[in-house]
Formats: sequence, structure tokens, C-alpha cells
Amino acid sequence: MHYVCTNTSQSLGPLKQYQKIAQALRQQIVSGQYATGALLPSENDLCSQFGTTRMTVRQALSELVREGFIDRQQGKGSVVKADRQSLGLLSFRGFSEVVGRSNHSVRNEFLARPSYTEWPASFFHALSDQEREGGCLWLQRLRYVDDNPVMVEHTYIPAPGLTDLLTEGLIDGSLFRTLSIRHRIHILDMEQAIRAVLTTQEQAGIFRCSEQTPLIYIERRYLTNRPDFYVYSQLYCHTEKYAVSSF
Amino acid sequence: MHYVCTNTSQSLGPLKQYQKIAQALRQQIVSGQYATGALLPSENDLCSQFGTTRMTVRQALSELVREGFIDRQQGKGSVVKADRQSLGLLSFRGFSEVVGRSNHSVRNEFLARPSYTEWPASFFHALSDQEREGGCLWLQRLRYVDDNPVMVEHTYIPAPGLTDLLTEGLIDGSLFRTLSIRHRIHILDMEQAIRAVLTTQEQAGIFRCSEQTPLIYIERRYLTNRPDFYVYSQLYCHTEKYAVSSF
DNA sequence: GAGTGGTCTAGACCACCTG
DNA sequence: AGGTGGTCTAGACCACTCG
Repeated sequence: MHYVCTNTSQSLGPLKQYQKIAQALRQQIVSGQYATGALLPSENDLCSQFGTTRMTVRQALSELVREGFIDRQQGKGSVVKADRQSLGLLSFRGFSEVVGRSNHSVRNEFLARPSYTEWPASFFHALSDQEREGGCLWLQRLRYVDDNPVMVEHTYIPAPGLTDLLTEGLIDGSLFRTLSIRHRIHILDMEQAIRAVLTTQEQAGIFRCSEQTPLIYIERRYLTNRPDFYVYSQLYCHTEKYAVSSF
Repeated sequence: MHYVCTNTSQSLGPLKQYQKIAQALRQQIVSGQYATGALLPSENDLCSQFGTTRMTVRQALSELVREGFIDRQQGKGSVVKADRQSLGLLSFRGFSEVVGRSNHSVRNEFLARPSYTEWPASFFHALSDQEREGGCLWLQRLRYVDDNPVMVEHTYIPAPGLTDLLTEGLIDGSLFRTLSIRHRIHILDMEQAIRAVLTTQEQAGIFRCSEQTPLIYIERRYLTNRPDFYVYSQLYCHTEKYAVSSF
């Protein structure tokens, strides 16, 4: 598969040429230097800019495609894609809707603002001693689609060095965007386990449904460009009106 | 000198060189010519075999990696991966099990053997006129993990030209393997919508659980190397003992 | 040490899109 | 017509695995 780069900040190890180029472009994208829909410089421009050949540049651009940052169109260029993590890497669609169309309005709301805490005594994923010791930041969000509450998400982040999340808030309300821009932490991959469960009384209130309504329950571990740094999430999805798609 | 007509019938469609190489290797893999864990010929071997350069060969091999047919290891070679469709592209794992370990025994059983039928009047996905007219093959399977029934799968396949599925049975009990080997139809991608539902009485009997047990319900459309040829599935997953993972 | 895949150079022609 | 990405050639050196 893709292996994780051994390195986040340059001079620690030998970053390949194409990784340097990818990193530079990635940071320009997440920092807003290229808006959604904008074109990156052409391959030839990038060649002279980085003093290399098309093959190396193309390898960098392929990495960005794989990571979902850009699409490429022959005859046109490399198009920056919309924020791909808008709903925690999930997307929803209406029952009878054609795949690919998505004119839903999406809104998020905190059920619990970021706070520092111990890890839960019984956590769904094994933790390293280092993770366990440092405690975690915890936050809970409720996601709406077309003003229907559809997903509750509990997120756990190893705390060390990320205390600004407590004081500064999230950029555009997006956790991943904030991690990208302020900490150069990029989500590269994800593992997940999925089950069906019944609502608790509390959840029934949140989703405005009866108890005994089935929910999708997902446990996730996000892998990042920092070795041994993971973000964890638990998701509860109410799927009566909107199905979950495109994992 | 090289370059022209190493191949008899490419005037039909303009297959790129790297696509031809990929196709050739794909078919050798699915036909069992390379067992799981076996090594493909080295890049240099493939270069001389197909009269091309490493870059073209590497592009072909990258395609096979992306499609899950092989892994590549520096210093070793291109390793053929295990049958990736063993559980209909799903994998299961026990509650407290480490990701990656999978010592489960898996078994399948027909609830309904392949039969020719009309498409359901109200099908979960829009169908083209051509699909609708030709009718479909339908089959229903029950999947076991460690002798626990965990998944019911309804599969719908556009009928034209696939009548051997009725008479010949499936190779190794695998639908996708049969489509690969006997019809050169390879599954390339998938779209899916996922919801949580409650068991019907019939399903409760199959899964040996109470009614009101929540299930994961998945609607799928598989995309193949034949344009406009899709395979459809509905899946019901019982997730009390085994979570679903790795979509 | 021999062979493998990983990275990279310096070119070329083509298909496609846009002004 | 000019520029873009897509495909392809013909080499090179390196990092890694294995016998």
C-alpha cells in the first residue's frame, strides 16, 4: 500500500524529491493559497520551479491525487478539489438520489467543545504507553444534513503539543483542516470497524427518533504523516433519511 | 522496429501498452497461473517480454497494485496477493482482535442457487433499458465466519451471455472468480450505500438472533472492465459478534 | 554480489482542451 | 495554435533482499 513517509519536517531525514514537491503543494493547498477549483502550476512550470523532470513532478502530483487533494484533467491542468474531509471522510446521500450529485447543506455543531481529559478506562483501540500517559483532547460533534441530525462523532486526539485546540478553536470548524494548517499533520489513511446498534435514550433525543432505532456505529483510527500519531473517532449514524456512502 | 503489432487484434480498441501488459498479468493471476504469494516476473523480464521500457511496465504494475492484485517489495519483487474478493470485498474481525490478524474460517452456502428471473419491479438502483430487458441472474448466499452466520447477500447480474452460471456452477464457489476466468470480467470498483435496519422475522431465523436486532444493510453496484456492465448486490450483516471492516 | 524495485534524468510524440 | 496532461523511450544510480 502506501507507506508512511518517515518524516514530517524536512532536514530530519532524506525526503525524496517528489515528496518535497508534494509536501510543498499540499501545504499551499491546505493553507488556502489555491482555492477549490483553482489550477496548480503546470507540470512544466513545476519542473523549472523545482529543477527536476516531468516524471518526478508527475510522481508528486500522483501522490496528491491519491490523497484526494487534486484531480487531473488532460488538456486543462491539476484542479484543486473541495475540502475532502467535510464530513469526517463520510458522505451521505438521499435515498433515491443519483450517486455523485450532492446538493445537501451540511452543518456541524459541538455537543462538547474540545477539552483535555484522561483516556477512557476502556477504550475501543489499544493505546501505546506514550499515548496513554499524555492524556487526550476530546470533542463531540453533531453533524446535520439539510438540517436533519445524522451523525454524532466523538473524537480523541493525543494531547501533547496540541493545546492550541483548546484555546484557539478550529479553522472553519474543521478539525482536520486545523491539524493540517497549524500542525502540518495530514490524515493519510484510516482503519475502521463497523457495526449496527440500537439507539440509547440519549441518542434518540439527539436524532429525534424513537428508541430501538438502528444506528450505524463506526470505530475509526486515522493514520497521519507523523509516525505513531493517530486520531481516533467513534461515529453514530442515523440512516433513516440519509444513507452513508463512499467510505 | 519494435512498437508495431506485437499483437493481433488491437485494431478493435486502442488499448495502451501499459493496459495490455496489465491485462495480460491480471488474467494470468486470476486464472491461477500465479498462486497467492508467488512472484511475477521482474520488471526487466517484463520489459523484454513486452518489448518496452521499465516506465511502461511500472505503470502496468502500479495499476495492479491499485486494484489489489499484487504488492510490491523492494529487493524482492511483485507478490501476488490473496484472493481479495473472498467475502465480497468485505472483511470481518472479532471485537477485540488486532487489525490485520485474521485466523477465521470462512464458509459460504447458497440460500438460493443462481436462477434466471426478471429484475425486481422496484430495484434499489436505476437500470438502463438494456439491462431491464435482458432480465437477470439472481442468487442468494449466506456467509459464515467461524460457523457463525454473519451475512446474507443477494446478487443480481445482467443475464445476457452468462447462462453458464446456471449450468456450470461457480469456480471455487466464487462468483467474481468465475466471472474473471470464464468471462474476462473483472471487478474494478464499487459504489455503495449503507444503512442500519432491523431484522425481519426471516432474517432473525437465519442469523439465529432475536427480532429487533440491528443489521447493517448495504446496497452495492460493482463496476467492471466492461463498460455499462454492472453487478448489483444487497447485503445484510449481523454484527453482534463480528464487526465489518476495511471497506 | 547479484538481482529486485525505487528514484530520477532528458528527451519525444500524442490526445485533449481552451482561447 | 499553443499549452496541458498522457504515454513512452533509453538510459542512470540507489536501497533493499536474499543466497
